[in-house]
Amino acid sequence: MIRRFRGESLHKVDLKGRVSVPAPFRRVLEDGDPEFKTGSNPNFVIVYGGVKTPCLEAYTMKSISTVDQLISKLPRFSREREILERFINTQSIYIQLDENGRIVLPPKLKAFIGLEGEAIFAGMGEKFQIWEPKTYETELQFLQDDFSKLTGKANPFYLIDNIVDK
Amino acid sequence: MIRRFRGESLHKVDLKGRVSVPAPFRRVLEDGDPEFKTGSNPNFVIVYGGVKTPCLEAYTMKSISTVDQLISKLPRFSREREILERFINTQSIYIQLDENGRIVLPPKLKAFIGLEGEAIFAGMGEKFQIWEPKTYETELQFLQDDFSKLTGKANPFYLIDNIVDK
DNA sequence: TCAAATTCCATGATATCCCATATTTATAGC
DNA sequence: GCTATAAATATGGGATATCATGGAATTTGA
Repeated sequence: MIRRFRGESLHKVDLKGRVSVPAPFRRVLEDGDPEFKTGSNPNFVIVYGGVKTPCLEAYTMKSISTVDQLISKLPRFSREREILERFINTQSIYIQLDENGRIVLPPKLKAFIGLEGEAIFAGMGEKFQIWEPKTYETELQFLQDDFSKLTGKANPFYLIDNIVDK
Repeated sequence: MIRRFRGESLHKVDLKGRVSVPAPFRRVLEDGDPEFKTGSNPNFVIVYGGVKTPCLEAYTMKSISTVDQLISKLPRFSREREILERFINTQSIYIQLDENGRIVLPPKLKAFIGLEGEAIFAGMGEKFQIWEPKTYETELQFLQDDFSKLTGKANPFYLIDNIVDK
């Protein structure tokens, strides 16, 4: 059974742009990097475009290659493919965890999401996101409202009951 | 026949947030974790959002992966998928039973349901819930009242009599 | 040569592991 | 059914490892 990114947590970002990746996420990154072995530090990919509200998206090596394959199946020269390729390929970078489980966010990325002293890490299954805390809170409210409009349900968790109880 | 969570019981929560999971529930968690083998300890998932009255909900690995699969069938990059991914993934965590059949409830989760010294575990078939005892009692009263209003019967168990007696 | 980036080390807080023990439940033999 | 014995359970305490974070030392590279 594949381990996924779950949970959310708040971390300090220091003057050098260093920030701890939540420990449970590190395990998933290790699982998701075919070249990882004990003693080394896993690599992964951060994508910084392609979202309506500014946040960073982190993919394991395995899941980014799944995304790559998906895109390569789209019709050549299609608008959708063009857009996806732009974000996934040009607006992304490789990142490596350091000895202490931290990463360094380049100034460009910090600026892109308006990060200052703190960051929210949000588990999203196959990927995780990094948010400026205030922006994140606003986004949650948006999603909640959108969901009600989309489905007529007040609460996304109705899904769990529906499926599991069967 | 699938083993289900049944029964309710009261357990102490110590200063470290440790609390015993009722022994019968452990068997169900073991059955529900494909990676479990004798000698190891089962993993499962606690979801802490999406309830009207605050309680924690625990799902086996199998149940939660049913939910994950459903979400992963939605179109990648779609709004609905994004919303569901966020709420199901961010408001949940992996938990592993320890050698003694206990779990550790992180301070965040304890605070969420107002836990202090004791917790009620309530079997709910495919999932089980963890409640602050006073809150649980109030909730039961609510349910009882709602049931009477809905059906005119004082006691939900009239249902069982109907079926078993035939 | 100087600023920025990277590596290395330090530390308090927290979480995890390991062992102890009282209590309850199950088992076996009579 | 009753009792002795063994196994499983619920809970506590202390030792140990991990985590999040800060700062200093070293390297890089313009």
